Amino acid sequence: MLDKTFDPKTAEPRLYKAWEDAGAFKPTDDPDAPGFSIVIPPPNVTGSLHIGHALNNTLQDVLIRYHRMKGDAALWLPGTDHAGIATQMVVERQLAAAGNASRRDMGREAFIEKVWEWKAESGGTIVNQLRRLGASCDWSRERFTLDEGLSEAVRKVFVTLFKQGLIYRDKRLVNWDPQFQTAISDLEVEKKTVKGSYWHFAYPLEDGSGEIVVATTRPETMLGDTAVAVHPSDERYKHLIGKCVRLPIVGRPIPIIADEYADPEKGSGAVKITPAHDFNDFQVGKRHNLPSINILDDYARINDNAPKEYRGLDRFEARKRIVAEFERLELLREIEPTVHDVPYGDRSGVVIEPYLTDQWYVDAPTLAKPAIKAVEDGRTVFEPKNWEKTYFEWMRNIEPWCVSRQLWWGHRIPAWWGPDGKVFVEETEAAAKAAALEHYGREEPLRQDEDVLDTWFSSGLWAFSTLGWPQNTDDLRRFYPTNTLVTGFDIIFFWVARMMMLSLHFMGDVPFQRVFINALVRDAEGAKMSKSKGNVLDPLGLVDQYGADALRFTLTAMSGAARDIKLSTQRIEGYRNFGTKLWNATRFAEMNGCVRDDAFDPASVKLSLNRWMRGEVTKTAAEVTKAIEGCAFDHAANALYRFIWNIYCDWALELAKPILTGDDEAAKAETRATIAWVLDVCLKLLHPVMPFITEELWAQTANDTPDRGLLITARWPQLPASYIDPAAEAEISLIVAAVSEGRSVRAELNVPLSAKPDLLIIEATDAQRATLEGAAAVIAQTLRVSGVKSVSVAPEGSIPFVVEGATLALPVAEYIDLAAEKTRLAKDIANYAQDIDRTEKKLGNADFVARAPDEVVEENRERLAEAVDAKAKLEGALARLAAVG
RNA sequence: GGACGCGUAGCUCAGCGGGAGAGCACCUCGUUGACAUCGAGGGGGUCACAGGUUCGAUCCCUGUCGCGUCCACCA
Repeated sequence: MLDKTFDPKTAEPRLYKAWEDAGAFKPTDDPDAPGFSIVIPPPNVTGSLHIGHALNNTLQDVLIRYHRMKGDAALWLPGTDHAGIATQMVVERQLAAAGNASRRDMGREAFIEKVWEWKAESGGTIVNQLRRLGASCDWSRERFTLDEGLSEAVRKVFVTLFKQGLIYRDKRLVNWDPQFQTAISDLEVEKKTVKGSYWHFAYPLEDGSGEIVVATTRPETMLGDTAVAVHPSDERYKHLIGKCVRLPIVGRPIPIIADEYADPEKGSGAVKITPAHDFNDFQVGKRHNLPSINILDDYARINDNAPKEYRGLDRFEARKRIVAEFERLELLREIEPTVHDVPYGDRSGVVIEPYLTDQWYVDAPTLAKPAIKAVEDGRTVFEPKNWEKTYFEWMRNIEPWCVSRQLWWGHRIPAWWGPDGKVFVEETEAAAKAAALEHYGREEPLRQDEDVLDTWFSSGLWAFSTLGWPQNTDDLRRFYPTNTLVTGFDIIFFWVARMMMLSLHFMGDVPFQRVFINALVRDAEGAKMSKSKGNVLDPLGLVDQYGADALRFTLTAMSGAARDIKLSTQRIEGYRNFGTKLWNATRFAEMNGCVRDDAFDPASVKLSLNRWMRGEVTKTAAEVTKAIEGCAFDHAANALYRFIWNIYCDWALELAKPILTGDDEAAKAETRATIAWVLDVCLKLLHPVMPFITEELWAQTANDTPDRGLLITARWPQLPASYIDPAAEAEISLIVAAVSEGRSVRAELNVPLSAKPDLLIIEATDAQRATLEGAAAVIAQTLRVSGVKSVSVAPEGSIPFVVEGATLALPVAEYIDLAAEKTRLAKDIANYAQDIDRTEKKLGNADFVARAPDEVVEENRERLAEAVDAKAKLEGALARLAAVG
C-alpha cells in the first residue's frame, strides 16, 4: 500500500543513489545505439547553484533522460570551470578575511596552492547541488578546465594557433582592470550610465595669439595629451591647423591637427587627443604618428611621465587637482553637467582604463568566418532561431580577442622569452629550450611568460577537450559533434561563439548541431535576481520545500517564455500538488487492483471507456515526444499536466469507478488492466521532467514484475496511431458533456445533493440514446442521479438542456426556484440567439460562402442548425415554465 | 544610434488566420474510501492603440505608445 503522499526528502537521495549504483547515467555500450551527447555549460567552481542553473540543467536532464529512454547512447558530460578572475577573487578575499598574507606577499606558487586547496574543499558544492536536482550526468567523465587533459588541449591549441599566425602578440589599448591589475576582454566590460561633467579647458596657443577650448569628461588624461584635433573643414579652426598649443600644467607643446574624428557640432569642435588612454584617440594618434604617453601605472595611479606633484596620485584624486589647477590658472572655461557611459569591470566593479600594454591576441576575425558559415549553412541551428541574428551580428563585427590575463589562477601561457626578447611558443618547457638552443646556438636562460589565459579560452575547447582531445578517443568518435547545447543568451558571445570558432578550427566540424537558448529566470516582479537585491530564490531551498520534481516541472512548464521567467513559489506549489495528484491516482489504481500486466495488449480492449483512454494517452505520448524533440519543453509539461489531471484523473478514473465496483468481471479485468497500462505510460512520459516521483511509483507498482528494472532505463512509449478510436471518443465525449452540463444545471439551480432524479432523454439519435443508456451506471454516480430514462415528453417543471444536439432534462421541479430557472433559460436563449445572428450574417455574405474553405462554411451551417434547434427547444421550455408560473 | 523581445482575465502566462484558454487568486457548494496538496460549479477579457491586407485578424503587414534586454568609439 502506498503512503498517503510522496516524501521527496527521503526518497530523492535514495533514488539518486539507486540510479548511480545501477550505472544508469553512463551511455549504453550497445554499438548500434546512436550517440546523443550534451556537454554541460561548466559552472564556476566558485559558484553555488542558482535558479538559472536549475533551469538550464533541468532542461538538459529532460533531453538526456528522454534520449536515454529512446535507446540512444545518451551522454551528458559534466564538469566545472576554473573561472580565473572569479576564483582568484574569492580566494584572495578569503585570505584577507583570515588575516593572511596577501597574494603578492605569499608569491605565485604558494597562492596557487591555496587556490587548489580551496577548490578541493568547496569545488564540489555545485556538483552536489546538481545531484540534488536529479541531474543524470555521467559523473565518471566529469572534467575540470584546469585538469591535466584539458591543460594539454589548451597548450596544443595555443601553440598551433601561434604557429599558424592566428595568435600573435600586439601592443595596443586594452581594457585594464586596476583592481585586479589585468587586461580583460571587451565582453567583460559593463557600461554604466552615470552623471558626470564636461570640463571645458582652454589650451593657450604657443604663439600667444589666443587659445583653443577643448572639453573632456576625464581631465586627468590631459597629462597624456599629444595633440588637439579639429575637423579639416571647420572654418573656425582652419587657420590654426599646424600650429601648436602649450599644454597647461605639463608645458609640452602639442600640435593642432586636422582629423575627421573631431565633430564640429560637439562642444567647441576641438578635441584633445590622448592616444594612450582613449580608444578613439589611439586611432587618431596612429593616423597622425602622434606619440602615446602613458600616464598611469597598473593601479591606475599617475606615473612618472607626469609632473612630480601628480605622481602616485589615484586617478580620481588627480582629476580633482587638475581641475583645481586649471581654475587657478584661469583656464577653466565651463563645467557642463552631463550623463555618459563609463566602463566598469564586470567582476571588480571598478572603472576600467584603456591602457597601453603588450598582450596576446587571437585572430578572431579569421576564425569567425567558418563559424559564421556553419550557422548560415544550418550545420548548427539556434533554437529559437532569432538568436542566430544576434550571433551573426557579433561574429561579423568581431574584434581581435585579447586572451592574456595578468592573473595567477589559470592556464599559464606556453611561451618562453629569451634574453633578447625572442619568444618561443611550445607545448613544453623542454621543447621551448630545444627551440631556443637551435636559435641561439647555445643555451640561454628562458623565462616563461607570466600571464595566464582568459578562462573562456579553455572553455572554448570544452566540446572536444572533454571528450579526450588531443587523443583520438572512442568518446570523441562516438560523441562529437555533440547534439544540443543548452545555455543562456548571456553567454552566446563569451562561450558559444568561441566554441564554434575553436571547434571548427581544430575538429573541422561544428561542436553541436543545435543550440537551445533558454530563458532567464527572474523574480516574481521581473527583476533580475542578484545577491545585492536580496531577491535570489535559492533552488536548493525550493527543493527542500517542495521537492526536486516540483521545481523541475515548474521550470520546464515555464521555459517557453521568450526571454525571461518570473518564478513564484505559488506556481511551484501548484506543480507539487500535481505530483501528489499522480501519486493519489496510483493509490487509486492500487486499491482497485489495477495491476500491471506485461502481457496486456492495449489493442485488444473492447469497452469504449478503455478504447478512449488508450487513444487519449496515445495522443499525449505523440505530443510529448514531438515537444521534447523540438525543445518545446513547456508544451511537453503542459500536455502531461492536462492529460494526467484533466483527462485521466477527472474523467477516466471517475468513469471507471462503477465498472471497478460492478459485477461484470470481464469488464472489470479489462478496465483494471487498461488503467494500469495507461499509468505506466504516464510514468514513462513524465519521467524526464519528474524523475523522482515517477521512479518511486514505478518501483511501488512493480507487483510481480520486480525484475523489469528502473524506470530511468525503461523504453520510451511508442504507441501506434491505430490506438486512437474516434467512435469511442464520440461516446465518451457525449457522456462527459451530459454529465458536465447536468452538473452545471444542478449547481446553478441549487438542486440539493440529496435529490436523486433520473436523467431524462427527451430527444436524441439512436446512437446517443444507446450511449447514454449504456452509461447509466456511470452517469448515475458522476451526476448523482438515479438512472437514465427515455421519455417522449418532458414532464411538467423538468429542467431541459441541450447536449450535442440531444435534449436531456432533469425532473427537479420540486427543488427549484422558478425565477432562477427562467433567468437561466433566458440567458442560454440569448447566447444562442447571438450565435445565430452572427452565423447567419456570415453565411449571408456571398464572399464568405464563395471564398472560405468548404469545411469552414459547412461547419458554420451545422453550427447554425444546432443553435436554431437548441434555441427552439429552450424557448419551448421557457414557454411551458411561464404557463406554470 | 542599431538590434531583439514583450504588451491577452486581478496576477503569471498559453494560443498566433475561422466564435478567446490554463494555473493561481476570487465567489458558491461539498467530510460519497485515490486525492481538502482535493472535488463540483461560477464570475471575470472592445486580446495596448491606429491604419492596412483578407470573405474573415488576438494571430499577418505598417505605424504609434508603453515596458524590458543586448550591442555600439562619440570628446
